[in-house]
Amino acid sequence: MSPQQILAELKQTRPFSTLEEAAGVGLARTAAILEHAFSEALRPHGITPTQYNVLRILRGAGPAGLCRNEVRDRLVARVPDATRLLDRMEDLGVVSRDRDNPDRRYVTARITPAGAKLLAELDGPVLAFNRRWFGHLGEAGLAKLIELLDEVRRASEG
Amino acid sequence: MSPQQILAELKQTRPFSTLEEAAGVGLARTAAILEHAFSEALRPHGITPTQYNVLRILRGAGPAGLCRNEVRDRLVARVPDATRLLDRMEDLGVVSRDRDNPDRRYVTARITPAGAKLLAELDGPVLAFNRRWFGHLGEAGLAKLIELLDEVRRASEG
DNA sequence: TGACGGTAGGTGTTACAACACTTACATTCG
DNA sequence: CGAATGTAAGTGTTGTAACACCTACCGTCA
Repeated sequence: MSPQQILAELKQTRPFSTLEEAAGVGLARTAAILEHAFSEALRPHGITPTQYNVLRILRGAGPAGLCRNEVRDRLVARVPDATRLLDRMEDLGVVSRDRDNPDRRYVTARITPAGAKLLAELDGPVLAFNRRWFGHLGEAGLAKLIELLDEVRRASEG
Repeated sequence: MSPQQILAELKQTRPFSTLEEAAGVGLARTAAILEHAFSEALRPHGITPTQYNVLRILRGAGPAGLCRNEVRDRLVARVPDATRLLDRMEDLGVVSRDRDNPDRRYVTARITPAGAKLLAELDGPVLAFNRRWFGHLGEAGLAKLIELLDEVRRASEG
């Protein structure tokens, strides 16, 4: 088989050996590995990464709380069913919900003391987790990574 | 409230405003957005990103095919139930399975002509997808992004 | 004031992910 | 040879993600 034929065959079976694809696959792989690792780290505490995300959002919102859609829109990963996500967290006792807004369509979600306690316990491990995975990139590497990821996300605007 | 108190409160409600955390959140956000967009792009064709990934793996493997665990291990995102993933793809007609290995524990999965046809139809759109999201980073930016992501994944070895 | 478009939230259903467990076959070694 | 160990695949079950649909409430304007 001639080199041209080999190249042609390679091209046929793997047509997209482009830098763009390598970046896409690398990004997906890295995110999947990290999410799995984070999920494992949270497992002993009985919550998922998404639930952790909700707790962080509600802690940031403070006593005023947030309505369902505000929580949903601030999540890192879009979920189409925030109602039952909050249902489960209410069952766990880490979130409370009240229809106490003048606009009676709104249901305000707040973090409970138990939720705040859980989150406080997780602060150390999460810090360690981030240090473990990202610490060795150094300040310059981290800044560059953050910048490049921002650029990728901005592609949707162009 | 004194500046010290404000700082203390900030520290209490948002203790981890570190570069590492920003990178982690940015990575998760970016990956979630891309996966959602890719999922939407594939939807008209009736397959999911994971199924697309399987088809690419099996096309790469050629006529020899691959056994279930080899497919599973090559997936971008780890799945704990490759059996039923392949079941569904067999139902779709894009994958075939045969216990034709001398070692009768192995079940060889192969891409079908219909699967190869579907994949060939997707090659253009996927190329366009990657160009759209990553093209504007330029060669240097892409190379840097790939390198930084590789470094993040290598953290698990340290 | 009461119909109407828009918005916030919830529900019903389906399919898939995740986890533990089981079966089938192969290999090793006493 | 045959028991033990290891590996490949599949199954049973539970919970959750995803999607479409429905209900309640608000603001507006004829």
